[in-house]
Amino acid sequence: MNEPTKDEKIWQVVAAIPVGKVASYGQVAHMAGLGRQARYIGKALGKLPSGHSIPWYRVIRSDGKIAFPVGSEAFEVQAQSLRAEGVLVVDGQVLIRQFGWRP
DNA sequence: TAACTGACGGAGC
DNA sequence: AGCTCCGCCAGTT
Repeated sequence: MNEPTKDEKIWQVVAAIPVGKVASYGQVAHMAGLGRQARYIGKALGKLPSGHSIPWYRVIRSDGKIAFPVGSEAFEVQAQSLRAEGVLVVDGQVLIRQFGWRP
C-alpha cells in the first residue's frame, strides 16, 4: 500500500483530535511531521474529499481564534460545530483548552 | 519563469 | 494589545 501523503497525514492528525478540544494549525503541522508548514494545513483541509469524516472545525489558529473572518459562512459552520461539541466560541475566540494543553 | 497568494506562526516595534 | 515583517512551501496566475 502506498504511504499516506502529506494531506492524508494531516487529515489523520486532525481526526485524532478528541471531541470537545481543538488544535492549532502549527500544532497539527508539527504532529504531522511537517514542522513549520502551518500554512499547508489549511490547504490540505481545503482539499478534503467529499464524504470525509475529518473534524476540520477543530483546527484553529495559534492565537485561539477561528481562521475565517467573523460573519463568513465557513466561520458560522465552524463555530456552530464546535458549540455542538460543548466548545464555547465568542467573537471568533475559542474559549477552551487546546488538545495537548495540560494544566 | 517570476511573482503572488494563502483556513499560519513567531518575533519585533 | 495591535500592527508589521519575515519565513515556509506548494499551487496559481
